[in-house]
Amino acid sequence: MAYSSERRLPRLEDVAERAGVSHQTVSRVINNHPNVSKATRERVEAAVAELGYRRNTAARSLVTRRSHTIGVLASELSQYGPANTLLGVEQAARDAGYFVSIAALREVSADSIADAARHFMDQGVDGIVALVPHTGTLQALEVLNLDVPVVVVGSSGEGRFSGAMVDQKLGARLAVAHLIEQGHKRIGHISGPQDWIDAAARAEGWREALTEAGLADDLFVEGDWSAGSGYGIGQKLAVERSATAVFVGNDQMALGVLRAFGEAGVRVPQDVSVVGFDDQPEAGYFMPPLTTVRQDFEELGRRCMDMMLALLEDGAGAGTTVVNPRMVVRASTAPPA
Amino acid sequence: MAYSSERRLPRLEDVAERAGVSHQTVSRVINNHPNVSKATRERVEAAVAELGYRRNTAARSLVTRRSHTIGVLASELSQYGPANTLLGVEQAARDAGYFVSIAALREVSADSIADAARHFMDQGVDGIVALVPHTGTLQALEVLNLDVPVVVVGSSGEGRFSGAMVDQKLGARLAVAHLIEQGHKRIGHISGPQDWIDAAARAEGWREALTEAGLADDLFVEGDWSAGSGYGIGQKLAVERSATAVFVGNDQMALGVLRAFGEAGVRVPQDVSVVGFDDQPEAGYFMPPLTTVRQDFEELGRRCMDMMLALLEDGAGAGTTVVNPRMVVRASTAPPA
DNA sequence: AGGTTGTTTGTTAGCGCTAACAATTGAGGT
DNA sequence: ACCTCAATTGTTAGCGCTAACAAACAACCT
Repeated sequence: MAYSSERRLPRLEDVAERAGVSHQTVSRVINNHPNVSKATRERVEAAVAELGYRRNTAARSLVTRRSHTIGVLASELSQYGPANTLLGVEQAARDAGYFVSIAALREVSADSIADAARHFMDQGVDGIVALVPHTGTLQALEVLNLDVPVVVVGSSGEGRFSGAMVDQKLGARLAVAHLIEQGHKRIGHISGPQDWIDAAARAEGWREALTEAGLADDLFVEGDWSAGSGYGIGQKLAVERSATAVFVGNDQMALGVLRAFGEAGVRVPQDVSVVGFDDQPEAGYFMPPLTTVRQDFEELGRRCMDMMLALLEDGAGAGTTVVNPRMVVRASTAPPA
Repeated sequence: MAYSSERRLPRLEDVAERAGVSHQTVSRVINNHPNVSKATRERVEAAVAELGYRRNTAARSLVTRRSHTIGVLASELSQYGPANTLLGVEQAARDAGYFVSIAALREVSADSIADAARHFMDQGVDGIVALVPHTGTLQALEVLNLDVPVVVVGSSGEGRFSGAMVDQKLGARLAVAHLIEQGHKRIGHISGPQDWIDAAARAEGWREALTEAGLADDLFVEGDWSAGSGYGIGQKLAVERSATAVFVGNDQMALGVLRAFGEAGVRVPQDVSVVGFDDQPEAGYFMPPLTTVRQDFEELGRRCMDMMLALLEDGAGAGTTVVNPRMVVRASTAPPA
């Protein structure tokens, strides 16, 4: 076979011989131990460079019981949010010298979560980042009694695990506040599936903001995040015309709503204002350009990894980190007629 | 610290003792070696289950020199296509008992590719799947002289490496054929950046199809894949009105074009037909719903992993696998006025 | 019975590394 | 000169596993 390495890779021993020291000294240099004289360190480093030595991770893991690998357990990786969160995790991990392994859930259930977690334990990961934005994820993980640290994205960190989240409730309140400021009184909400943590939090934020302003919170419909569901719901709303503004749970559903309104002759924003959530890159090119709530997913991912590193290396306890969303006002909102 | 496992995990030796056999016999059972009697096998399996034994990957890797890990080197992971390809790779990998490690490129360059590849070599991956759809990726990888198999997505597999690709040229020809069938004579193309393999292939397919039909291929503009660039180019096209149909390099740019046309009062499809590429989930909810070319990214990912497994386990040589795209006709195309 | 298979099990060594301890060196104080 | 202490280097063992070989055992033939 073409790839079975004919030439053996150099080991510590080889480097040691070349540098005229013991293999342990080489190990010290590699691992930046303090008590190595400058002269030796340089000699060893030269030998490392000459031989092109790279340390063997398997051997190291075997003895240290650390794989320097983080498992990211994710569903919906093809979506903008999770994909970017993963990117943030990967960036922070690689910068810190960690490897990132992934397991994608084909369907979200306690079983599939358990499968993926077992997969990671077999691999010997040092920690797990759960990027599964469903209620129930926490419980599904807790019963497994994993003995590695876990950071749950979207969790507010009540349980045994650490959490990292974007403040969804705040995001929803910002959206509603923006609409109220413009003078809207009848503000509806098209939410994501309520078994998603974020969907529930956004709905709650919407409800709270309305209640506090003394407005009714009866215009509520649940969608499934897809543009298709937004379209279907939008068609109904176009007929009813009960709200002057709609806060939609994500940009994709908002796209569907926009199309339904467009087809029905409901003008946005003259007749109805629409606010989305996420600010995916296309949102500025919808018709009309979408006012929405931006979440910094990459930052979220980086924070996850920071928490993980704290758990792993500083022995910190579980905690939570919160990223704030912000409004991006475009052309899909305006004062009511 | 909370997670340093107090209780030692069971090893082969522990299972062996419990089952009353040697550790090697347990190893044989674990690895499905043929010559183990049914009685022993059952006894061992019982012991494994009772102790909750899981094999130590590091130890195994150390001696076999196989990590059972595949590295996916990717850029643009937040895009629909690459993200779904990754999903396909992950699925096929996990089913085959492999782990998937990722390295995302923050910026595409020979250096960053080399960095990521080194990262994977440090980890000891068994193979690398390169999901970096730029021309130049192949060369950047080739000079590294990696001694693991590499599968390059988007490559037609000329070099030392295996390739897996969607037939982009075919996709472009399908799109153009569809427009020609409808009677269009002036068919423009908004392409992706020409240093992307796929963008170049789609442009070439467009050109070939036009030439074969005896039509002019002079209406060509290069975008950057983003909705914004599509918007900018769309604005110009709306003024010029040189083409009756535009084949756009991806759905996102098509979204921008649609908006530019909408704002300029150019009706789609009555005045100009628009075809996209990718068929991302939102394409059916654009205004109007977009006719586009569908690529099965997950299938592509699965095929990558299949090739990798063939290279790894059957000692097969480098090869190529091609996935065919297909037309999805919606409302953005119609015969010219 | 004795030899010749093949099947099943056990024994040994070592993959490449780090932790723990032991040994050596040099500086500084008496 | 001697002792003490710290800094630097070396030696040894073992992480948990599989490959290679060796041993034991049964079955089947002359």
